[in-house]
Amino acid sequence: MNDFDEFDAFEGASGGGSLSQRAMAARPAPYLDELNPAQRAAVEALDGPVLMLAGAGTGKTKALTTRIVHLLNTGRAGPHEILSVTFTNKAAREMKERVGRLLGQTVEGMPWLGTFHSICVKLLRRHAELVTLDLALGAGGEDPLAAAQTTAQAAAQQDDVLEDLTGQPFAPAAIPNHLKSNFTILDTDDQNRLLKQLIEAAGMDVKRWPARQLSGVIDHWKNRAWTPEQVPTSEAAAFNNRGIELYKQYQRRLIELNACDFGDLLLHVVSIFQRYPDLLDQYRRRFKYILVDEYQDTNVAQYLWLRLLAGGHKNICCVGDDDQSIYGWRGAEVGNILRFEKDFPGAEVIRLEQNYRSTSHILAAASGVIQGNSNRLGKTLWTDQGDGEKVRLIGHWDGEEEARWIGEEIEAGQKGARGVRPHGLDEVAILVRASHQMRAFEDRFLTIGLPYRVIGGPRFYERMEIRDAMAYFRVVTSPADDLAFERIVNTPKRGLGDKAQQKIQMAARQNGVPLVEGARLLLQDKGIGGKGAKELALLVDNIDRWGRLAGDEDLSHIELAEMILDESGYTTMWQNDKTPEAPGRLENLKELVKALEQFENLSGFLEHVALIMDNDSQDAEQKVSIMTLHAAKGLEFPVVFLPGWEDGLFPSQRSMDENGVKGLEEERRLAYVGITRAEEVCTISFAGNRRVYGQWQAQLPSRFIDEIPEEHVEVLTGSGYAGGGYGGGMGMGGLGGVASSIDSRVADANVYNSPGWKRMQARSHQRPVGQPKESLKTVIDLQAVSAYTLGERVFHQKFGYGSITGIEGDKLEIDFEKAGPKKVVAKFVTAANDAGGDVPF
DNA sequence: TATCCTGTCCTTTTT
DNA sequence: GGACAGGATA
Repeated sequence: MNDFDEFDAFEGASGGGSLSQRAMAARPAPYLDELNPAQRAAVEALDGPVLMLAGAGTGKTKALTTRIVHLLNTGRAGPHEILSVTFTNKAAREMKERVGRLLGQTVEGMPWLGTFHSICVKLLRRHAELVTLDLALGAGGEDPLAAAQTTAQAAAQQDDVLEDLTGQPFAPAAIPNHLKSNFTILDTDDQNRLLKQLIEAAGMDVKRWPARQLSGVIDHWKNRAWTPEQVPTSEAAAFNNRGIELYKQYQRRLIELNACDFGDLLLHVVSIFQRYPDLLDQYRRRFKYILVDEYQDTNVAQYLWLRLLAGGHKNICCVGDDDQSIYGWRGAEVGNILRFEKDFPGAEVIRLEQNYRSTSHILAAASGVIQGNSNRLGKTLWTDQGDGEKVRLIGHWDGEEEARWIGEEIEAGQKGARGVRPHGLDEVAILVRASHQMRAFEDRFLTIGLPYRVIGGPRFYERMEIRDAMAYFRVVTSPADDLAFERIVNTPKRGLGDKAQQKIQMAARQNGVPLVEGARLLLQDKGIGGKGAKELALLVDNIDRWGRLAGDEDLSHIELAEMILDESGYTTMWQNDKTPEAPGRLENLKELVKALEQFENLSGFLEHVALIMDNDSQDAEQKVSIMTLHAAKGLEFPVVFLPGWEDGLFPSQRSMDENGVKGLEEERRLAYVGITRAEEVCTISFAGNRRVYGQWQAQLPSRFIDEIPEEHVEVLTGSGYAGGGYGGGMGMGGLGGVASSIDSRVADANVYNSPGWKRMQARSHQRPVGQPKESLKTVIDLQAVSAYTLGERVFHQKFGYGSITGIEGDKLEIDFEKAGPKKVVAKFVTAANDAGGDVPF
């Protein structure tokens, strides 16, 4: 079954023979002339391990794609002999396009250019039968990473990893319990429902021990390439001491269901390669050259996967940037890239340092920040793009004010302001740390009618109605898909509640059949009556009928899909729904059916959807982009706003609490990613007050702000905005307040250079409660802090008058007459009698 | 079985 | 503050 001839035939079917090695060999290579020396070195170092350290905006994709072309062109490998892995479908698509463009033809013939997951699916479909229960549970395992690392030390060994693993004879057919090649891929939703069932079955309180938490634990283990047997004892306490046991049960259920979750796709392939060295060897010979994009994002399982495949020839080229490793929280190991030279002795390390994206002020600002991290491989980015604008920094009163200001800046920027060329809305991005920050911008932009688009967020295929519809399709194409059946059995409502569903479950379990069959038996035995019985009978009949129609030549899968959605009553359900979302959901269903057009049948579509959660809605209108910093990686914009640079928000408190210095460093890399997205104008801002979980909280500027070298920063006072436009009350107190506190530190350069966060704290305690200087600026400056006494009546720009009920460092607890009790930073409060000229709003 | 209320949680997210 | 899930209620 693993016959290689068949495998080749399989390849040939998808491949354009036009790219054959012979045809390409010894052609001139004009594309090399378009590279800078470092890029060219990276492209020409074809054999042996290569680490391409590509800083932000240094033309990494160009180097990578040219390398592929060069491999083909020199006849080193055919298109089907290059394994080229990315993390996202988008990156894979872009690479395909660019390789195609360089070659001047399509690259149909590169079957192994794709995401880790899609390539693993391809492999697993071919070798599903090797995934036995035994393999899935990982019996006899030691920690595969430990094994790999020990062998890494004896690095000269040829087939290192394999020598530590006991191969077992190929006898999959003898074991009935294994995956079949038509296995389904579960998404997080399915996963959680399944886990919940298991948790309940284990007699645990689902409320105290939520499925989401368990799935997090299991994912974490899978990311580390631990099968249940390999989970180290140090993890035994996980999930109320039941984690490992539940993991085992979960894997068992998945095999029973003929299903994999995302983690399994990698884990199973790694297990297969480890257990069947002969098979691995075939693939090692097959994939003559391996290229990996975003290597800093690989987790342990991916790392092992790569090590196994590259173990023979070691022709592996990893591209990445340790400074842009921002996915540690989902299992990525920066260590993988830091360790590359140890893993692959003799590796050539090539640094791409010429940045083609940003002006030098922006680049210098980013470099200044990232230098705060230890444990870097180190790169020095440079550019000949000219100095450009300094990074602009501005403080605001609160989050809404920040959003308002940014809105105005964008509008002004369209016309061109401050000597900067006019920018269209498409050229502007707002990058936030956490998605809840987006709200202030959406609110504001809706009021002023500024078009925006939110990138990221709930994906099309994750929407409830889409998942329901797809569950119907799944039940039709594979009736044994119990999770899909459970999802739709009572959607729309068919009078089949918990009790009825339990009966179905019982019937199915007793007879060892899938739920649909269980339902059929239940009906035959008259184990269920009334309305429910009638409805269930109808549903089961429908599923049968749709299933038959799926094989009907005369009915297109699109018509079938429409039929399923209509006859099941699903469309009607939403038509009758009066909630405001209903029309949108119907719209989405239509879009879903439209998406079917690109596929030959329903199962082809389902396969695609399982792996491709793309949400690239392209529309023509010019819009400002709003997204998280994570979502922005790999993108670039002429104008970038980076709001919310406040300690606790960014860097995120949680990140620091849970992961200490490691967490902080990842946050810093995020800051680096953020700044380096900007081509021409980069504006960082922070607010003095922010509502967190409904509570007003005083915020201090992010420590990262102080890490930007002063000479690359221009501090905006916002004076043009504070005075004009709105209420006198807002004037100095609001915007001016924070801005002027920055002002003061700019006036005093030494102060700016010191770690501002500490300084602010120190200051608030040290400075004597001095005599207020003449301007309001002083009143709102930091030193006023301990001037207050309990019970004192004070005035606050936003909340009005109140009395102090508590003092805690530089924060005051104040019971406001109108706004109620709040915690406020002292600098934003004045003694009530001092507030003289201020106009309460 | 449907609906309302109450308690809990609360970065980042691809596949 | 608000989304969401689960339990209590009609």
